[in-house]
Amino acid sequence: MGRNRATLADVARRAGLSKTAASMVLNGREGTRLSAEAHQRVFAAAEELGYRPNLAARSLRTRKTATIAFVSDIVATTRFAGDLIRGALDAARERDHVLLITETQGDATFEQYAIEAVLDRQVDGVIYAAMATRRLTVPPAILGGPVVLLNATSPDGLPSVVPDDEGAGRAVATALLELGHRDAIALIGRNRLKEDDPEVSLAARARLHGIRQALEEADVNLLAECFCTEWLPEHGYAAMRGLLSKPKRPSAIICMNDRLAFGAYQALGEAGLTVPDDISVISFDDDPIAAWLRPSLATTALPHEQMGRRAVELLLDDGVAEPALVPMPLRRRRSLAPPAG
Amino acid sequence: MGRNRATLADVARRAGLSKTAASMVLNGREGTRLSAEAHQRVFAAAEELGYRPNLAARSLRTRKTATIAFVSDIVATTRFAGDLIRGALDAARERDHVLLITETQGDATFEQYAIEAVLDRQVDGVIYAAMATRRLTVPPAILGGPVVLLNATSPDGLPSVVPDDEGAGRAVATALLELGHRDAIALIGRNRLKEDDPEVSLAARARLHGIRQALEEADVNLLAECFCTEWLPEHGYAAMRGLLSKPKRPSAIICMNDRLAFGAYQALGEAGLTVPDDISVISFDDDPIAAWLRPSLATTALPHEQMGRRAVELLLDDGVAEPALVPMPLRRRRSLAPPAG
DNA sequence: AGTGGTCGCTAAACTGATTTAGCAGAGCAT
DNA sequence: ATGCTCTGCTAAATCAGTTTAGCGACCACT
Repeated sequence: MGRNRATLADVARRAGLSKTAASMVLNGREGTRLSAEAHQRVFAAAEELGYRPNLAARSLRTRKTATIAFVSDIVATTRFAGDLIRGALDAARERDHVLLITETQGDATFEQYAIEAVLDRQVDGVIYAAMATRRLTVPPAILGGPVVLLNATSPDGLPSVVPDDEGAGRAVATALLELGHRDAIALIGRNRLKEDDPEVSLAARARLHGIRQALEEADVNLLAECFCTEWLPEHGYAAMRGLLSKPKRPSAIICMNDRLAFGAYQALGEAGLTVPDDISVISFDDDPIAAWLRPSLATTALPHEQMGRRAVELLLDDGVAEPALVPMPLRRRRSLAPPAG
Repeated sequence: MGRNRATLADVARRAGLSKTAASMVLNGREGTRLSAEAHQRVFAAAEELGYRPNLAARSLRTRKTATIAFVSDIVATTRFAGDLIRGALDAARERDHVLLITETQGDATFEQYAIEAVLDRQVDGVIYAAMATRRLTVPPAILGGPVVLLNATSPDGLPSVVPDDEGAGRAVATALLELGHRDAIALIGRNRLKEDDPEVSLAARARLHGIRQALEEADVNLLAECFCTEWLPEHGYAAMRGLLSKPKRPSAIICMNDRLAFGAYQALGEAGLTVPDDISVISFDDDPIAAWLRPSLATTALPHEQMGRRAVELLLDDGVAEPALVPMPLRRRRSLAPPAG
């Protein structure tokens, strides 16, 4: 890989100058007193030789690698990971940086290994990402340098980027209220574990809080709240069936995520009910299936790509103290309608 | 990030030996004549100081970085990317390597940038990945070192790892034949562009070929073939509606991917037909929705994680000449039944 | 003439590892 | 006593950059 590359010494020789001069010119150093002609000659020589600096040599001296570590608990499981990475990748490229990716798989040994691997490579900073929004404790070893938490918070008060789930909760409830839904709104996806243990989820509690807040302000009570052990389609399906077996049918359903909503759709379809004419559905995440469903599912989007960006910005750009609570835009789709009758 | 790290010189000093000795001991060099006691002292010193070699310094000398570049066209778009990366990550870790990820977004400028970024960092090899199985031309710049194509082939005959779509096609057709389906099998997802242009897709042609082969062997003809401009749910939906409007109703449907199948399910549901009692459905990819559908969708899995692994193996382990055509396992699920009546 | 300052540039040190070449001392044979 | 080999180890070069310290020429001023 890349032997025969021209070195700085080659450039200097060709330009008839010293390595020092060549280095200074190519790095655009201010305050150097090299002549315009010297600049010319160096640039020309570099151009002609196709010179590219050896970053290993450079970082040996400068202790900078233009490399960011992206350490996450689980890359693959969720399809959102890709967006998080892509956002980070884009922002990193704009700043001439590159991403070193490792995965801990939630395993302490792997984590240890990942941390060592990136520290050994002298990365300029670490983005420590969780695939589900939650609280976590970062290994002390990385605290020696800049760290940003992505989709996570920590007790240490490190800078972090998380989605505004509470705002999304309010937006979701408000959207229904505005359509005229009142006391026949049901909620699918309550989950004590997720709501009470911040190390499992921060989203569940925040979403719930946002929903309740908006409803309270409108003086509306939930018709029903269904608990689900997981947020998967089958649980949404079961919950929806449960709701439909009760005397009072809801006019609208809020699902804690799109997979639950997908399950709810299935149960509604089987029951011969139509979305949104019989029942409106709204949800969280904006998983791709939300747009694929018939009718398309209204939901609040997890802005993963933007979060990835934000994390890089927080890490590399100093002086950005902007809020790292990233808004979750509401996607209004066809699953919403005013209550029937 | 990581100042104050002990250097080799520190270790040597503490062990009362030279840097040379320390280096040799720590690298486990054979044929050195250093005493057992010297070994002891070096190990002890390294341990006590928590010594970790500076990889920038090492690679400056050795031109090895224990880093692999993972260059892909698009990371985010498909949820499979995560699995590809995870497989590569796992295999890389086992070999003490780390992954540098970049994205070209199919844009020549970005590609140029990505290539330079990784070459400047002296990576030991490049995995050039495509998110849809296809043929591509790799930029000549990276040919200076080891390259493996992942989910892609190239005219240069570079080593490559691709899924066995043709085998999957045979498996899918065979599964239906074994259940007794004969001349009422319809196919959804024909697409000239994908079938004819290898730079767009290799999968379409291979899948079609596998299906035809198996059917021909059984002397069976397809009842119908529906063309789709894209392989998205809405196209599957439209195609399925088209099929149902015809006089002869199919007993089974083969969809070219799971998203088409999802659309087909929607059309079947609306038409009041039941899978698999009225119509069996089988497909390709094993997208997560396949397991979420009701009934769960039989499909052939794209073994992305394993492909990612394989790519790293091909890149780093010499002497592995095993086939890089990775089998796509058939997931038998509830969408299959013998033809009705 | 001596002093001081600026200009335009360079030699050499430095980063932290690997690797080559070779040295001092012991043991042995001649 | 001399030469030879073997053992156990080290000095110094090397990788490709960045950075510090400073050199010689020229000019202006007193």
